[in-house]
Amino acid sequence: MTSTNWLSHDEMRVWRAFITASSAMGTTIDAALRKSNDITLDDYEVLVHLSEADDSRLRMSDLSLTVLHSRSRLTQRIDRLEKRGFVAREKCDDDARGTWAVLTSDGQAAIEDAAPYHVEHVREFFFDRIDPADVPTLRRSLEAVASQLRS
Amino acid sequence: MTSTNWLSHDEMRVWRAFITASSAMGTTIDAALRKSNDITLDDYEVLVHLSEADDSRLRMSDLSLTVLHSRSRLTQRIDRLEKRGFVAREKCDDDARGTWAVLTSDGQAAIEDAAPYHVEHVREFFFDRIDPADVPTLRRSLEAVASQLRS
DNA sequence: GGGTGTTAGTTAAGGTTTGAACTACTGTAG
DNA sequence: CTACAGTAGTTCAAACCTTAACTAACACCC
Repeated sequence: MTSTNWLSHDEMRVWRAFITASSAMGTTIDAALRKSNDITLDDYEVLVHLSEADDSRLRMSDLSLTVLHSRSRLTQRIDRLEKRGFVAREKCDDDARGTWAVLTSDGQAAIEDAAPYHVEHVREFFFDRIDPADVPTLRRSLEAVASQLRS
Repeated sequence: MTSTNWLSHDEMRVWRAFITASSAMGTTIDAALRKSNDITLDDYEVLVHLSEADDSRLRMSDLSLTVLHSRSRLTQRIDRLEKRGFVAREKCDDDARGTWAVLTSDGQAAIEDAAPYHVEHVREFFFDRIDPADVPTLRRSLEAVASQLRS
């Protein structure tokens, strides 16, 4: 490494705010969702992606990519969701290694119950705090950053 | 709850990008820092805040607020950093309940080693992906969101 | 001085995540 | 058809986080 291109004062503030906002928003929204619907934010994300998929099902590995969970983390999350009856596992016909994670009707109900509360929380803690005029810029930046995912 | 004020398409995209960016950025920067300097991003944050404090020391409870760790989480993190010799604990003179977390010279060295690499990572994965013209807007939004912390 | 409520920090138990190792299957090349 | 590298998913141990309970000290009021 040659000489470092240090962050400017403004960049530093942005970066720190991003770190803080990520952490605070995660815990705040998660706590609110637990309280209102006894569900984790991670659980909610999994259920949402399943509900939006064709036939309410996704392969474990595809799901792990979309929710950014490691394979083993997803295995264990689905274990818990299966135990609660929100998701079921089914073997793949065309690939004997594969497993479908399938949303059950209870899971569908859980997510429909949770959605209005979750949206309330997201408004309260996120959108109500920012200028609507900034939303397009925010979208552009965040999507650019989000588009590089982990391995 | 009455009728729900659902998110617009654009709001939905922002929110999802925020969730994804938070998670991806955290794991990416953390992995890079582990690899280059064998230190966690959380460790780094702790060391930075200590290094910027008067006399390189902070009370446990103040530190727990600034890094957004629960009290017990911080206790355990400081345990690990103490074991590695980066931080030392000292009793408070004026409040017998209190403990200072003090940055050691090894800790100072660790953070000085890590800083250039960390800045590189932050540039590579964050600032290089966004338009510099968007930085002020981003700062405003993120700071507004970050300013509401958890209990 | 003696209660009473609060704050600082740790401990212990249980739950979650990580990372490596493992089983089983697929697909391709010879 | 067989070998072999790669993929899908799970399992296990270690690391980490959360929650509640706990000790000790402060602070205030009487």
